[in-house]
Amino acid sequence: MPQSKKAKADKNSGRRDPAKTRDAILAVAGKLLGRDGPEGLSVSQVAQLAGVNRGTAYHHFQTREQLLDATMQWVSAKLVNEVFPDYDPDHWVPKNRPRDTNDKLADFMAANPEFGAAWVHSVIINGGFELDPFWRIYHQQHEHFAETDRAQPNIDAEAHAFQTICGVMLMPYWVRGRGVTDRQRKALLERYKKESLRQAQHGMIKR
Amino acid sequence: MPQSKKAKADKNSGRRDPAKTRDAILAVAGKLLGRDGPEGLSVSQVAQLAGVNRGTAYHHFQTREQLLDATMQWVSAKLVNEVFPDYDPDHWVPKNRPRDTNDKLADFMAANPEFGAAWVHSVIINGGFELDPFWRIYHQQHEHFAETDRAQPNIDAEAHAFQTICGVMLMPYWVRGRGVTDRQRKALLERYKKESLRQAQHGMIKR
DNA sequence: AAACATCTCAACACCACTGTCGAATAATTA
DNA sequence: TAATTATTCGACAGTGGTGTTGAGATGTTT
Repeated sequence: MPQSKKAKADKNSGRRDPAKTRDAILAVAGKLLGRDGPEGLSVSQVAQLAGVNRGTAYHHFQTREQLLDATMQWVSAKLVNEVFPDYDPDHWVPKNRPRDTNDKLADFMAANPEFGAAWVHSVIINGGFELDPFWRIYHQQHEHFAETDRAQPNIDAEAHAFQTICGVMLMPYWVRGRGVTDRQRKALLERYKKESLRQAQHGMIKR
Repeated sequence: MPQSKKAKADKNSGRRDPAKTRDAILAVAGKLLGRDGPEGLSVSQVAQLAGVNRGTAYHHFQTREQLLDATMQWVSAKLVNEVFPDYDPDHWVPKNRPRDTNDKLADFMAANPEFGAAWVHSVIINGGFELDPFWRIYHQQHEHFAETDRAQPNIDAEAHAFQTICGVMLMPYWVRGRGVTDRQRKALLERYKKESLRQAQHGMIKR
């Protein structure tokens, strides 16, 4: 029976699962934001691709600008959940090393290429990235590692974290441009991860 | 007298220096492309900011789409001219090491932040970056270095070049977000270059 | 069944941009 | 001076997005 829809709406306020609708809208908006850039995001198109009435979209987000803001936050939050699932703002010490984080991040980005572009555009280019939650955690983790005795001396963790994150976020486009089959793409992803590791271990220049 | 306008129009076809007009339009288009993304580029806005009539813009580029294409090519060509001024497609062997190139590129990007974003969006995200002239040269140079005896063994030059280029292209936004005065920004730029070098020399992990 | 919230749909005025046109203007070369 | 060409200007119809409104449909909770 179609009524058996998991009594999940404990305090989910709404009746028809508005949170899910909102999420569907934001997911599409994230993709489009990555593909077309911020000025290319239209409420109409988002609603259409999300399989939702335009009115519904305006029901959840008063204006295009608000949808844009919400989308940026959503993307960042999504990244945090995926890559740092155990993050707690109060007392958190990174368990993993940066390279494990980067592997995790790389896998996620490979599966959701547009999110990387969306993040780059909204967070980095649009400005205010130093306030972005995901960046803060990512940066913090690198800073933490740099103080470890496993780390080389004199690392500029912030500059390095920035360089790394840019590469990982855009890596799927390198993969996409170089490989056509799934097999090839998977291999390229592995190449990228491997080279990141090699680079961390040995650098580029022979000594 | 205002007539003394350098008889530069040798075979410059036009009368009022159309090439200059075209260039002015493309320069503005490049900035806007970086700021707003490809879908946000409007002929009207470009013409307005370029101090040129909209009709003139349509005189040089038949359609918005063509302006977009031309802008991408223009940005890439500009990068080649700035960073590899001595490049010759037929017989070219990179004189400088990648790190010198990166310093040069970093300086240029710091002076023209939007071009980096424009390049990322048009070349990387929009696709077909493996055909882009600037990327080809940049990649080639890294590949060449990797075969040198100064280089570490087992370098994946392509993956590494991609990671590096992404970082440099977006670096100005890190600088902008972290420093307000010119002095601070200059310092941040130097930090970035320095960390890139340190990383190339020693990697991240102590051995 | 009734109350309620979510979502749908159609219509509206408004605006910005797109392409296109023809005629006018200004600069430059021959 | 005359021919040539880049540039300007105003007008046009067309398109597609915005934000708003109101009425109605749909589903869930009590």
